[in-house]
Amino acid sequence: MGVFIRPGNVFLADCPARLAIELLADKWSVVVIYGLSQGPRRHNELKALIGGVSSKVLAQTMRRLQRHGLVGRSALPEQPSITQYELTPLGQTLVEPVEMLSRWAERHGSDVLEAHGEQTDAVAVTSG
Amino acid sequence: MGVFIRPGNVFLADCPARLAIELLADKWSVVVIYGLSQGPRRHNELKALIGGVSSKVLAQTMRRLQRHGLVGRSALPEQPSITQYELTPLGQTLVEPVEMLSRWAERHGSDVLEAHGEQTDAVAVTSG
DNA sequence: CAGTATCCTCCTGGATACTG
DNA sequence: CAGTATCCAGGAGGATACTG
Repeated sequence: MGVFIRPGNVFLADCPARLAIELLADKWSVVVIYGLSQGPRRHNELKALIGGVSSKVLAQTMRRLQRHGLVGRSALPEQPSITQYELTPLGQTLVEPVEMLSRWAERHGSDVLEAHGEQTDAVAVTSG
Repeated sequence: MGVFIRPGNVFLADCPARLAIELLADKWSVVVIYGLSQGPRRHNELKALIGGVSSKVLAQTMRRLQRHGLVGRSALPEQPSITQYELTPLGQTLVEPVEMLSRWAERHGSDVLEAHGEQTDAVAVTSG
């Protein structure tokens, strides 16, 4: 039996679906979720895995994802401290879409780069 | 036979795959591509379809996607003018990932909203 | 190790008005 | 119809230094 509940769609402003898309529309969220798809990771593991991200921005990103229920965070009150991030069940539902996106990027990234600046309009000429 | 060419991966800074992800990391790109997945659309058709987008920002988004080879643009020199946008073959390769993301958002968007602000760390207590 | 604090810059994106 | 011009605010995100 298929589920046909549609709590809005991405074309409607301010509906949950649209807000969910906007949650992922930043530089790091997709990559972070992809990085967590294999299992829990610590802060510095993620930082080492994800090239170019700073400690500050990574922590920011993690907190946003945590606030929206995609990522869980557990901290051991050790010294030095140990933190673990992992996908929540809700976050797990994103693994498949995010993996598809990432695989697309790895296959077609170079095409996108090469296309840069080469585009021209197809101007149709009026006949007669 | 599978293709195993990997022009970088999304974890590497400044590699094409990462840049491709960043190309989509804005408020409108995913929704626009989803909106074009059924076929060509005119400027005002897209504007009507996509709630909340302004003419300016839509045009901006279309130009960026065009520059990177995901969207083609054809203009008839009519008065009033007629413009058509459609996915390029490269853009078509994004339809499946983008549809997955959108369907995820429509299914789980409300969960993401409800989760907002309810998150707490799972603080493990040291035993002994 | 896992962050914060601070500062700063760029860019996205919204509002409004105008054009061929 | 399909934009552009202009102005503007906010926030993402980078650099650096510091902390428990």
